[in-house]
Parts: sequence; structure tokens; C-alpha cells
Amino acid sequence: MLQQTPVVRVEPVWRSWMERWPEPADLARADTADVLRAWGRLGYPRRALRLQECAAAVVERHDGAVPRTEDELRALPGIGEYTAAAVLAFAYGRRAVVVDTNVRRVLARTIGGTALPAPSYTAAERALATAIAPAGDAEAARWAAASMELGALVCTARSPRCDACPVAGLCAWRTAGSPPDEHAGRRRTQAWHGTDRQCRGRVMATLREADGPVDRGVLVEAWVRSAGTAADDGAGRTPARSDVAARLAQLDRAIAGLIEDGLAEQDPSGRLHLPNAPGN
DNA sequence: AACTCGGGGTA
DNA sequence: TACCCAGAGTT
Repeated sequence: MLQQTPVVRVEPVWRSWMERWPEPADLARADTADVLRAWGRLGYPRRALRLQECAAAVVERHDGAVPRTEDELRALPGIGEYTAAAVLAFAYGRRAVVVDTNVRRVLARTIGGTALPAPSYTAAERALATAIAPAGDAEAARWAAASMELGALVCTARSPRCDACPVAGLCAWRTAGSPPDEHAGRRRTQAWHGTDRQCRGRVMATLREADGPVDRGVLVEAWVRSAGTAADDGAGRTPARSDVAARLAQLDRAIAGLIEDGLAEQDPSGRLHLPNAPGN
């Protein structure tokens, strides 16, 4: 849930989620439609599918217990380099090189001397993080938590609290006079309003709110006919792609993509609904 | 290495 | 507006 999603938004969802599906086996046998509804507006709903698949894999391959090795963790759906390391360090107290966006920023500033790290994670950053991590299990796990918390609470992206930073004295960025971000303006800020991405999200939201299969007309209403209206995110402004034919084509792409990704299914009459598997 | 994939809160 | 957020998977 925390992958690319702020902690404050994840926490309430996570709490109710864990209360509903406390063990991997509980999530594994849940109705996928319920899982996607519980995921709500966290974004990247494919993560919800991977999480349920992960729960099923944990049950099948590891007897319901989250594995303790990097290779076994990485083999699970939705578990990448960061998440595997985070589980090893935070859940099991093992040495692991945990590098999330917070740690990247801390290293970029204190050692690299730049305001923010480059848009993409580089091999050089991985090498630095590996070299700087303590050797022992307990020490490395503590370092992982400390560096991440420093980035999340003090060395923040927007307004870093350097006056409260325990390593302000050895920070290369601070020493250099806190120069501005080199990549400012070069980061490709993703458009949202009127995009295929927003269309996918709108369709998913419609499916989540429906009790059963949704007629295509409902989706057309939700996407095509709402364009530029007060109900649209554009707050009444005419979107770039207000052309009806274009919006309809966009809707078709979104539906096809959602089906391709396993986030939606069509019944024999062509109505769209959230997937039922593996529960019923 | 470059893409794609949500959505919301904030300066 | 333009960012930024405890990334992963595919091409």
C-alpha cells in the first residue's frame, strides 16, 4: 500500500484492511471485488491484485508465513527490491539495504550535496547505500529505520527542518548553501485531467461503487458526458479532450486495459464488473 | 533505460 | 500549476 503512496493516506485503509483480513489466508480467499473496493482510492489498483496474489503465494509456497529470505520475498507478486528489503529489516531485523524515496533524498543531500535525487534510482545510489549500511543485522535494521525516518520527518522534500536535523553539520547540501533542485522543471509532471489515466480511474471508481455489473451507458455517462461539467474534476472548464468521439475511444481503451490487467471483467451481455475470483 | 500505472494533498 | 509520495512490472 505504501508503494508510491503517502503514509497518512495508507494508514486508515491499512488498519481496517488488517482487521478484515488479518492473515494471508484470509486475504487469499477473499472476493477480489471486495479487495478492490477496500483498496478504495489508494491508487494503482493493480497493487491490490498483486497483494492478494502475494497472500495466495505465501499460503501455497510458505504455509502462510511471510518468507525470510530475499530471494523468496522477491519471487512474490508485487514485492520488488525495496519491499523485500523493508520486510527483511523491519519485520525480521535482518541486514538489508532499504532505499526508498526518503533514504534517496537523505543520501542525495548529506553525501551528494544536491537538493533532491535524480528522477530515477541509479546503480551508483544503490552502491552508496550498500556501502554505507552497517554490517550487523541489528545495526543495519536500525540504520534502515533511522535513515528512512530522518527523510520522512526531518529531511523532507518540501520544507526540510534542518534546524532539527542531527546531521546538519555534516550535510553536503547544507554546507553548499542548500542550492536549488537541479532537476526542477525537468521532472515530467504527469498530466491528469482528461487523460487515459483519469479515465481508468473513473471507470474503476464506478465499478467499485456499483453492487454488480455496470452497463456501458453508465460508464459513458461517467466519463464522456461528464466532461467539462461541474461533476468533472475540471470544475466546469472545457477539458483538452472534450470531443465526444475522442472521449469514447478513450473509454474503450480504458476498459480494454482494465480487462487486460485483470481489474475488470465482462459478463455475456457486455456489462463490466469487478473480478470475482478467487472467492464467490 | 524508459514506460506505464492513481489520486490527493500542498506550496 | 507543479510537485511529491515507504515502487513494481513490462518493454
